[in-house]
Amino acid sequence: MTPEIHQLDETDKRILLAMDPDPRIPVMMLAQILGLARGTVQARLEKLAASGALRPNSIRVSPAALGRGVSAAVSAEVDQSLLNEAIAALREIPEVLDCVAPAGDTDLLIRVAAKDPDDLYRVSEVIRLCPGIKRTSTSMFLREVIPYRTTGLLEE
Amino acid sequence: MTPEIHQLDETDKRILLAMDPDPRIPVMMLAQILGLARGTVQARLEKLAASGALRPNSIRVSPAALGRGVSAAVSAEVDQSLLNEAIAALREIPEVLDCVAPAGDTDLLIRVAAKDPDDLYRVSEVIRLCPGIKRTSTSMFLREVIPYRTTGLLEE
DNA sequence: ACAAGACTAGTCAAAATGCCCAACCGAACC
DNA sequence: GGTTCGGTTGGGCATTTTGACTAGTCTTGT
Repeated sequence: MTPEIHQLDETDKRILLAMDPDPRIPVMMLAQILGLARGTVQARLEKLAASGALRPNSIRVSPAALGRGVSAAVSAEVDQSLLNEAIAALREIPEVLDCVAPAGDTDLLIRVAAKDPDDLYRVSEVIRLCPGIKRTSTSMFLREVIPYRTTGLLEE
Repeated sequence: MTPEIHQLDETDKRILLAMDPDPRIPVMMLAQILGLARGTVQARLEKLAASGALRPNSIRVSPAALGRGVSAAVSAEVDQSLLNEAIAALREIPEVLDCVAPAGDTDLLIRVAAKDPDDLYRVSEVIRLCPGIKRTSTSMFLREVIPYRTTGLLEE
């Protein structure tokens, strides 16, 4: 069931926490901060990169820096027979940040980023026009209360 | 109103896209891939790091690699007079990945990661016990249809 | 007790970095 | 027209870092 994901151990987490402010920190500095041998850190980094435990770097880019200061959740009801087509179409929309399938009433929960409320309306229209999408309900985010993070889990 | 966020130009985006697979790629390699002078890329990288346009590196860590293969959305109704206390309490829960305040019926939309459905139940209990939280509704994600990304916006 | 794997501490040549420079370009301004 | 300004270029330079090794130590499971 679990797709064989390389679990990170204590050392991996310490390395990642030390790289949190800047992933481009030299390995030597990491090693001396963490009190490890350079070779050790180097080997860990290579394994980490190969393990698939890290998502692409581009997810670090704040949508706001890309001029998309308005984000929202779009919940969509989907014609089940067209689910794959709907997903494929959503994937082509750059403003779609991510999409999950929750248990419950809504079929797809889509997170989007737009330039402004007007642009958000446009994006929600584009989504509504995707094949298989029967109904959508958009709710804008008034505030990002806690920005996405994993530090808590890394520190545990 | 907009908190003075440094907007990325075309060159910034190209640099970020080239760093997508590995943020530790040497500056020299970046420069020759992009056909820019090394000094230019170096200057851009420094500005990018200082601009706040990039989120911490730790958000790249997949919760699954931390043993949290189950994620969910918890929508919470909050006693408005205790909103700040509720948020402060949520911030202390490591399993809380992020939290937004949507316009509409639910006051807070909380994304959480847990080890398994049982653990998810525990986490939702912890949330329910936060000060000011009146009612919660948890819906587990059956599938991550489109993983979080910003590549589309970077390429535009 | 043994083998396997991870860690250490050290070496080395090759490469990259940080930090200079003078020169160049285009846009904005007087 | 002329000028200043920010960003870029291509170059040099000393220093640091990297990648790829080594051999010895430590821990863990069998």
